[in-house]
Amino acid sequence: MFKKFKIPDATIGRLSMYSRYLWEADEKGKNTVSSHDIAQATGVTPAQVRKDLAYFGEFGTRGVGYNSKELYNYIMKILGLDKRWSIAIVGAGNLGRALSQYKGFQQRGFDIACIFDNDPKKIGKKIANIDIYSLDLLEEKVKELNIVLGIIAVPAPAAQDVADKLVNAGIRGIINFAPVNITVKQNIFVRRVDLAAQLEYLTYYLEESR
Amino acid sequence: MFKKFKIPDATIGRLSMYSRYLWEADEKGKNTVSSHDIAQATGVTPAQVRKDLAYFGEFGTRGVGYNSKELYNYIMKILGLDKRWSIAIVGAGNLGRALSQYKGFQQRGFDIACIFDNDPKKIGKKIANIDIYSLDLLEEKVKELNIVLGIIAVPAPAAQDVADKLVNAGIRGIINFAPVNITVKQNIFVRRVDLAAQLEYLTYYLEESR
DNA sequence: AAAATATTGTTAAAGTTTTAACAAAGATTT
DNA sequence: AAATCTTTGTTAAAACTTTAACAATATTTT
Repeated sequence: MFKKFKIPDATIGRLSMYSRYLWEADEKGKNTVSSHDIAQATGVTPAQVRKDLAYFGEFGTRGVGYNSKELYNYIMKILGLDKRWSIAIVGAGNLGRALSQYKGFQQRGFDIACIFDNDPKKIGKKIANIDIYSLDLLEEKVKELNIVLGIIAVPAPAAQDVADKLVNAGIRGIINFAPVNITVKQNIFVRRVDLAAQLEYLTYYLEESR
Repeated sequence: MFKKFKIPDATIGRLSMYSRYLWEADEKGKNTVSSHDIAQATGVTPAQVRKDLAYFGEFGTRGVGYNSKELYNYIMKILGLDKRWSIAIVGAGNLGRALSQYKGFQQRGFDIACIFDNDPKKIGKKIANIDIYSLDLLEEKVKELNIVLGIIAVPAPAAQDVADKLVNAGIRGIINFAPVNITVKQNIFVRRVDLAAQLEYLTYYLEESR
C-alpha cells in the first residue's frame, strides 16, 4: 500500500501532529489548509510538511492547498487509525492507573481492553470500569479480547519478564515505560518511553546553555 | 565545559540509558565495563557508545574499558544530574497525579516541589504529601521554591496558557504532555511527550509490515 | 486574456548521524 | 620479552534527514 522507500521515524511522529491539527481545522470550518498553515500549527517548516506527505502520495492541489478533512482521513489511514485497536496495560500502579484513565487514547482509537497485575489485592477490582486480571490470564485474555498492543507500566526489574509474557501471548507491539532496555524477537515493535529521561534532556540543555 | 561541536539530540537520550546501566553494573560489583557491555545492555552498537562518549572527552582506557562508577559520575555531570532540580507539575488530573507520585523522578534527582491546578476542590489538598496550589500562586512559588522545570499535564486547550504562565514565572524548561504544540520564547526548552502518538508509531509499523 | 499571486510536488544540495575500520595503547599469554 | 589479544578513540565513509529552490499548476487580479 505505502512505503515506496524507507520513511524517517520522525515523519511518523509528525504525521500524528498534522492529523490533530487537521481535525481541529476541519472542526473550525477551515476546509482548506496549506503546508504553511500545518507547519505553523505544529512547529515545523512548510518544506518538511510537504516532504513528509510526499512519501505517501499526492494529497494536495497546487495553488490551493490540502482539503482538511480529506488529508486527515488519508493520514489516519496511513497511521493505521482508520480502525480501533485493543490494548492491555500491565501494572496497576500509579502510572498504570493514570494511563488506564487517560482520555487521549480513546480519542485516537485505542481501547483499553483490560489491565494486568499480580497483586492479589488489585486482581478482581476495576479501574475506570476496566477489569484487572492476574498475569496468569494474559494469554487467554489477549486471544479472547483480540489485544494487539501492550503497555508495560511495571518497575524496571519486572519489565523483561512482562515483555516475554506479552510476546508469548501474541502481542505485536509494546510501549515500555520502565527505564530499562527490553529485548524481544523480530517483528515485535517496541517503543521505550522514559519519563525521567525527558527531564534530563532539559537539564542537559540548561547546563550546556550557560 | 562541554560542547565542542553540535551534539546529536539522540546522544543525550542514550547517555541517560548508559548511566542507568553503569549504576547497575557498579552496584553488582562490576567495576569495569566495555563499550560492548554498555551497548549490549542498552540495545545500541559499541561504536555508537564510543562515539557518544567521545563528544565529551576520553573516559576509558584502551585495552581495558571504562571504570563503571567513574563513567557514571561523568555522565551524570554531563546531564546536569550532579545536583537536584525542583520541578512543578501543572494539572492535578489523572496524569498529573501519577507523575506526582512517580518514584523515577526522585531517583534521578528531581524533586516535585508543588502541584498547580485551578479546580477549587483540589487546591489546598495534597498528593503524596505535595501541596496543590492555585495557578495564581505560580510566580510566587516558583521563586520561593526555586523551581526551574515545569510539567504540563492539563488538557490541550489550556496548554498554551499554562506554558505562558510558566515562562512568565521564570521557568527554564517544560515537558508538555498535552497533545498540542506550544510556542515559547527563545532559551526556554520544551519537550513534547505525546502518549497517544507513541501508540501510533506501533500501529503505523504494524500496518506497514503486513 | 494576460499578468500576478499562491501553493504543491520534486529534485538537488546541505547538513546530520551512524557505521565501519583501524591505529594506538594496555593486558595477557607463551 | 615477544607475540597475541583486548579495547579505546578517531577518522573516513556511508546512510539518512532536512532544507532550499523551482517548475508545474491553480486562482485571482488587472
